[in-house]
Amino acid sequence: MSIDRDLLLGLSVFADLPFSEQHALAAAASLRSLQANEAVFVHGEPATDLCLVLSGRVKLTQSGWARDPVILRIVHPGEFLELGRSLRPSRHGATATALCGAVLAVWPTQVWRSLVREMPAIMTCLAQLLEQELSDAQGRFVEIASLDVPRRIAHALLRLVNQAGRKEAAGIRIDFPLSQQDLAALTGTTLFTVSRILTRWERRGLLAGGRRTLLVRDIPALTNLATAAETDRSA
Amino acid sequence: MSIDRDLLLGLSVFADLPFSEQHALAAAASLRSLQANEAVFVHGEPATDLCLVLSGRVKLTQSGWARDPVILRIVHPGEFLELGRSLRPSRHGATATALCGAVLAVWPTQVWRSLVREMPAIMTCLAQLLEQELSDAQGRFVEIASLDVPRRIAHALLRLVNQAGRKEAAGIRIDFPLSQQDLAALTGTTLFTVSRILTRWERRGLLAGGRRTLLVRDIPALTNLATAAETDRSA
DNA sequence: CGCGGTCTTTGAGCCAACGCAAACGAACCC
DNA sequence: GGGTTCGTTTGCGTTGGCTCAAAGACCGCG
Repeated sequence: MSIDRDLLLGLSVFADLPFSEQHALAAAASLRSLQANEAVFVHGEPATDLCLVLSGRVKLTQSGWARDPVILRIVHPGEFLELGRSLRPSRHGATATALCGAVLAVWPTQVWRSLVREMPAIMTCLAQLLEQELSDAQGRFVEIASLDVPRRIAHALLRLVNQAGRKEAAGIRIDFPLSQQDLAALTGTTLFTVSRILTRWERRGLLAGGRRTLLVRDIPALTNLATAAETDRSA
Repeated sequence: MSIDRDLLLGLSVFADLPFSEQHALAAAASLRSLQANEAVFVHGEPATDLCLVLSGRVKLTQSGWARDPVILRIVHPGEFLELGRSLRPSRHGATATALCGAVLAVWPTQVWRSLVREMPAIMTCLAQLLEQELSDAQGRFVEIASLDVPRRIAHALLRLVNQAGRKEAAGIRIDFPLSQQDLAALTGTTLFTVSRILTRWERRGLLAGGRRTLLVRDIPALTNLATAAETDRSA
């Protein structure tokens, strides 16, 4: 139980809170380990727990009305899963699946709500997190609504580099396994289109990809592709 | 000043709050009237005020990196404009423009923040509003990522009917002026495509449209179009 | 080491949606 | 009442991205 306390206390999420409250939160949490592809919860089931990712990555997907599932967002260490659903009793709005081995901090929503009630400062903190999620979602909405596929992918890659980039000799590695299928679901495209675009960029030396693996080698060029007014149609 | 108090007190946004707090909020608000096409604020400028729509409609747009602006959402009476940006000093993430004559309740963010600090119950209320906005945004993201244009438009229309539908003899009227350009910006499409689809549906008697005007005549059929597995390709 | 499953690549064909251009029509203003 | 503006319609040509099919690479496992 002291493990998660240590982990929790390092997180920027709670940085604004007084120590006593940080400890109270940490004390109330339990841990849950996930293996790759394990589901945390499924769309539609009651939200009985609030989860915070401590390590690993979790994807939030929604199957919508048709077609293959869409990835709403990838949740990185230090971020909550469906924080909003913890405020009042409700059902999950998406399915959460671990992309790789992961560890979560878990609070029963009942407990969580009473903690928040006792320590109102937390609520301010949470509202700001929600606001961040919201503007993030809006940003991605604008992207998908106004950019063509290559630019959407470029943006997605850059975001991943910021959130999960690990420096290496040859470039910056995306630090968790991500299939092209996933990348497609993240950008509202098909697996095939993603593959074509990635191999094109690979040939140009922008990046190197393997099985569920990505290494970005030329960030400026990628940024340029993401921002450029005209779509680059060269081979 | 008693005008906005009356207006504010009827809003469901504040229904959970004690009367005294409702009155305190109402007392601190001032009013602002807008004419059609008037801008409330512009993307990037500092968020000095928090606005609540009392009557009329306001669109939130973001011009993004390219192409014509995207409509993030249409704000109806009883809803806030960029509520999240009022929590801490920040800049607006979108441009707000009145679609028709409108009246807003306005709080300087300074004042608003001190009100919230004094009455922590409000914060819970706000967090829930943010959560609603968030799941709404996610829903629209899934839509645009996984549905073809006709279905996206059908969904948008149904949402508008729910939020701004006024019953009439011939059907349900969308109760504010909305151009096909706007509808395109709302669904991530072009003006032309929207026009073609609407005229097709018009011929089938699903709806009737005029200059910035929409009358939905057959909701079940529209719902069907929105949900159906196969795209309907008939004339 | 060989097998099966998963992930990726590539080709060929097609169609929904886009871009542009131009005409049309309704509302508004002098 | 006539002109101007703004919104809508329609045609036509183009194409980006999807679909389907099939082969290829890589991994883990027994």
